[in-house]
Amino acid sequence: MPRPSLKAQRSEEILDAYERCVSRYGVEGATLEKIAEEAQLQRSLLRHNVGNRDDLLYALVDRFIPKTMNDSKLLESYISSKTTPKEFINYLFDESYSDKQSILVAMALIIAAPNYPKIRPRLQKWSEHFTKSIIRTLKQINPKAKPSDYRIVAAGLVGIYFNVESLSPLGSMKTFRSDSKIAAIRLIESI
Amino acid sequence: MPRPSLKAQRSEEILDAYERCVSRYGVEGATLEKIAEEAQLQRSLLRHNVGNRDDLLYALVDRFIPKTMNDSKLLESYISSKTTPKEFINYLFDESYSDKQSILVAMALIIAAPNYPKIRPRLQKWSEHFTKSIIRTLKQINPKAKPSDYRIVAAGLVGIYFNVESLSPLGSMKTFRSDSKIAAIRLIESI
DNA sequence: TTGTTTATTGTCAAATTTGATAATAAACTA
DNA sequence: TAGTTTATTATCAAATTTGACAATAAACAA
Repeated sequence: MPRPSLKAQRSEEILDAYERCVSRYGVEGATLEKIAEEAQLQRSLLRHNVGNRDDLLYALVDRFIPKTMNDSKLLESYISSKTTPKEFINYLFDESYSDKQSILVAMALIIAAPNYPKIRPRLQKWSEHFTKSIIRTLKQINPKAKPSDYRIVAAGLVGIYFNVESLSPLGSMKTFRSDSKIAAIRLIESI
Repeated sequence: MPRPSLKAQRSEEILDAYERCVSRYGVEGATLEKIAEEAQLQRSLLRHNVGNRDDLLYALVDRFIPKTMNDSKLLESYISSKTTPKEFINYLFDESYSDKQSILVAMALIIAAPNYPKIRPRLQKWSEHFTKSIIRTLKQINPKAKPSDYRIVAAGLVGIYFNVESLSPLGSMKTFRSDSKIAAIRLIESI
């Protein structure tokens, strides 16, 4: 008998707009008014649906972490024992759903982490999870190696991938991006 | 006959405080009041010595880029043909003057670059300069390789190094850091 | 000491941002 | 239609941030 609740959809729209703002202005620069304008909603609706500033940030993290973790599961399910290092890197760098915006959001959250102690441990686990996912993928591609080899190569891959995406605001960086992918392939082949 | 000007020293103090704030709160989050408190100066003195908000940002960039470029010159002068890859990586990751804070400042500036078109091309050149410096260093260590090899390995090293430093707000990440260094060494040895 | 320049402090208004709440409109059911 | 819940709009006050400028204090030279 009540009017149907739009909280679920509205919250998604709001957090979508929030992510875009965070990727552009950082956590502290994403003001409620910018978010509201980006979402084309009244500012009051942010509070009505999600809450105040801190509530918004925690809701963003609550949604961001599982969503990006799911992306890495997609990556794992894409890889088989027949996948070549080059195919793997092409998928990770170009076709992976984890887009540039997500990496920028992650960077902004990491910079803001010391100011919001609650999200720091979650981002720690998040980065560990991502690295472990890369390790499992490497085992699929080449099952016969030492555990330390997987750890080392995964750390390198994560670094190269994150860095390339986080430099995206500077422009195309075409050759740097291409060189980074080749370096990543070379690392995998060192196993 | 005038009272001696403190503009030079005061500007340094202000920009030092500004950098600390940017590394903690990002470009948009570094308010004039936070900077003034960090510098233990009245907010009016920020304007008196440097200028308004935008003036401060451009002054920060004007100082940041040559300063970090000089750091990479120090790196190059440290390396000789007898330097091993391990020594090089240890210096870059641990003893290089380019501290964690500078990397965080760079990240914050990169995130903010699209909002301040003037600084975007400068950061582009800055990242190119850093990569080229790594390339020259690699040539010192191993002079007999193809140009593309230097480019590829340098792109990988830059990525791994930047990523490790930009994750520093999350905590120690001890094994990830150690693994990253080994991956970096492995990349160099692939030349 | 006097005059000149700068440093420092203090104040004020305007703009922005946030929190909180009221008032109205809309959707649904019994 | 009446009643109930939610969506949406509109306002208000408080806090923060910024810009601008005045007023005072300090350092130095002639």
